[in-house]
Amino acid sequence: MKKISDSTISRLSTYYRTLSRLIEQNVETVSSDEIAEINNITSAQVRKDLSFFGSFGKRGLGYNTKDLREEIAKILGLKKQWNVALVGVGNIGRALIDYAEFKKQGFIIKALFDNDPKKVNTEVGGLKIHDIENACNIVKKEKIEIAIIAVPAKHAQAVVDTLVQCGVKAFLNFAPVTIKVPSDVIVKNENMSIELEALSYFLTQNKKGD
Amino acid sequence: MKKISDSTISRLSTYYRTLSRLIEQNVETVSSDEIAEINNITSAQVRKDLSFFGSFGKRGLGYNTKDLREEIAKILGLKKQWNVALVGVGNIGRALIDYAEFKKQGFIIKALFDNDPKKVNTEVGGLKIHDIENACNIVKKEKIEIAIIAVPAKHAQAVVDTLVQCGVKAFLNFAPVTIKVPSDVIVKNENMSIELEALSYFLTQNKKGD
DNA sequence: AATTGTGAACCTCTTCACAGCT
DNA sequence: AGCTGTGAAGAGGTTCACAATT
Repeated sequence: MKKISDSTISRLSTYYRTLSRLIEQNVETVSSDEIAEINNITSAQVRKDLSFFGSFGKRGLGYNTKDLREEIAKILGLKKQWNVALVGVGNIGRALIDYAEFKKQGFIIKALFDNDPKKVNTEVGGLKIHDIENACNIVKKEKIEIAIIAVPAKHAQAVVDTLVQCGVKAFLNFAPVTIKVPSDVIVKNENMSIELEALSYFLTQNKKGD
Repeated sequence: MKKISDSTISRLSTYYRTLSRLIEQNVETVSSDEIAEINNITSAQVRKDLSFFGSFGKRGLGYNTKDLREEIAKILGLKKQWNVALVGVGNIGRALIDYAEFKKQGFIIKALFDNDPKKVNTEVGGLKIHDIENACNIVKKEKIEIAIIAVPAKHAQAVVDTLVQCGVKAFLNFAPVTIKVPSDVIVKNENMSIELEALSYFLTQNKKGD
């Protein structure tokens, strides 16, 4: 299959959410122009993104909101439940355990890991915290497919290495470091400092521009 | 000044962190090749990114880690303290209050806002939670320059509108919606569901490929 | 000998513009 | 008449490759 760009995939996610909202509002039909307007992009972009996967609209009419949402769910693989492990039960980790948005989209946190002996064997949100030592057993038992890495930067690579050994192929990394993985494994980064620093750059430039 | 791409700016952030780590390890000199290797990119990319802002290296030798880190700090505007407001003291918000990485980079949370009457006037992390109604007073008093939006999607646009009125020009948005702002205001999004859905897409494709 | 800084080539993503369908 | 789907053009970002420098 032709390689689809990351930007297209993340825009599909935003279309998905846009459609969910429209469906809630009982909107039955939507044009690429309207989807574009809601998300500050061009309608050509919306149509092109969708065209990589098929033709879901009706010329002259637009898209049926429910049908299109369903198609995007299929494309993104949201028709199944994903079993997720969370590694690092600190501030960020704890917040993610209760993050409703994840659950809504079918990402279910099934296992918690930490290396702090004080935390291991305690419970958070109804889930027991395991030692990362036992990772492979739990990964197998809970059929974990995705791991969220919320440990300090210096431990992130080791944690990922361990889980790659256990067969985990997808990681959402909150640690502010670049993680190396084999080519059949994917890492997506969520680095809040980078975005804040982009704001800092923007504000600094604007000041200079005056 | 010529427009620099977002990707270049976020790579500068990662170089900055790479250099910090090297300095901690008492490394004094580094080549574009080494920086590239650490971050899984090409050395030409590193040199090109830096070249937009000046020539900071010595041919044949590489870059002085401390000097280059200093230059990048200047470029990104990290030589000053940024006063930040956090709106929405829920799970995510609370985790961010204690997020050490922010403080380390000079982003100081100076004000908290929420609209829940039960939370208003209580304290978290030594900071009083204010009603968003009083935003402009507090923004002025605390010289707020950046706001982190950690409220539910349906309230995000209204909260941003309010703060734009108060003169805030930079937002880090955790709500899974596209926010509209005037052209002199910047919004950066931190949307964890989008990244998880990209993992879902990747895993789904791979399965099909078998 | 090693490594930077950079124009040119290349590649990828976005937008245009219009034929084709409803 | 209105809106999609898409090939072609355009814009933007990345990599190459090498002259310049230490």
